Amino acid sequence: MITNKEKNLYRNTKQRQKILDLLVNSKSHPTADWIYLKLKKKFKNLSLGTVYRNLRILKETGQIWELNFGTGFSRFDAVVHSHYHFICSSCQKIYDIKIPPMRELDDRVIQLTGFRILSHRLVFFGLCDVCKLKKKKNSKNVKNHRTQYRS
Amino acid sequence: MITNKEKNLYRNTKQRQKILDLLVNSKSHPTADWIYLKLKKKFKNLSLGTVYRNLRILKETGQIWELNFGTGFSRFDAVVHSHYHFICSSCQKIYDIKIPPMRELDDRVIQLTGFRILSHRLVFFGLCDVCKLKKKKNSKNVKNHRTQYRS
DNA sequence: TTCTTTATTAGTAATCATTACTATTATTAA
DNA sequence: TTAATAATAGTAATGATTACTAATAAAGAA
Repeated sequence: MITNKEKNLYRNTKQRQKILDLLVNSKSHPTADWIYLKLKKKFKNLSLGTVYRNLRILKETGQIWELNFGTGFSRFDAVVHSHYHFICSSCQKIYDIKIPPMRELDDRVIQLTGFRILSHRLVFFGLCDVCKLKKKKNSKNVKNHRTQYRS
Repeated sequence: MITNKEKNLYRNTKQRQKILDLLVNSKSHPTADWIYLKLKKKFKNLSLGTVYRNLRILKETGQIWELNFGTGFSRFDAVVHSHYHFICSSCQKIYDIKIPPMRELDDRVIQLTGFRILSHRLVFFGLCDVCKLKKKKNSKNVKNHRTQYRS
């Protein structure tokens, strides 16, 4: 069966364009509901389902990546070349880590297991500069809880 | 406020013991609902909420780890020393990768960013031995879909 | 431009993993 | 044995995401 992707029959909707725009011009690895809230200002009738559907299509066409760090919700990234991430355990902000992809890690596991290794995912955890300073000042620990409309 | 954990006031229920037993004697990184189904045979009135609550407690007391690979559900592991994982992209099976923790990766990111790096998570993707062979035999690609009661 | 086709949308309902709530039960220490 | 209260079973709620559907709007053809 020939898919839409293969037939290149995707249509260029204003909504899809703006969602991609937002991701290209963002470094904060937005969530679906953050994008929804942001674009709701321009598209008064925007539906959250539309955001999710377009994120899926953009992902399927290789224009964005879906990032999931086991938090219960996905983040999206228009940087689609292999790179690593850092998550601040205090403020939960996500940073791109600009060290070149380490293929030698794959090689090591290939030697060890004999499996065919295609890729790996590497995420660092710790405290970013801002939160490192806050900790020093002995500030109170603010507990995170699940909330809609995260950036 | 003094927590139960600090007061050491957890009670030793049959359910909690069995859940830990199951995890200690398993290499398949079970999900909550797999554990639930398995133990339902012994505890006819077992509740899924009980499984989740005990998994949380076992995690909080450091007896197990919660693993989340961004699949929408968690897996649990009684191996609580730092190690890496491999996920077969075809059969979704998870393997422990027995290479020693690479603290030098943390050091590299510390030098690059100045952040305080506390840990990292490294997951490899590819094809396990079984699925590698299947691919060679040009077998049909079976699409995965969300189902309850996964192992 | 107008017409036709159909991908896409908004709106809403459903799904699924997980958490919250509550009356009852069972563990633990006195 | 008893009193205190963690833990349980059962059920309802939550939150992210997906599915469904009638109406709308791209995009190519006429």
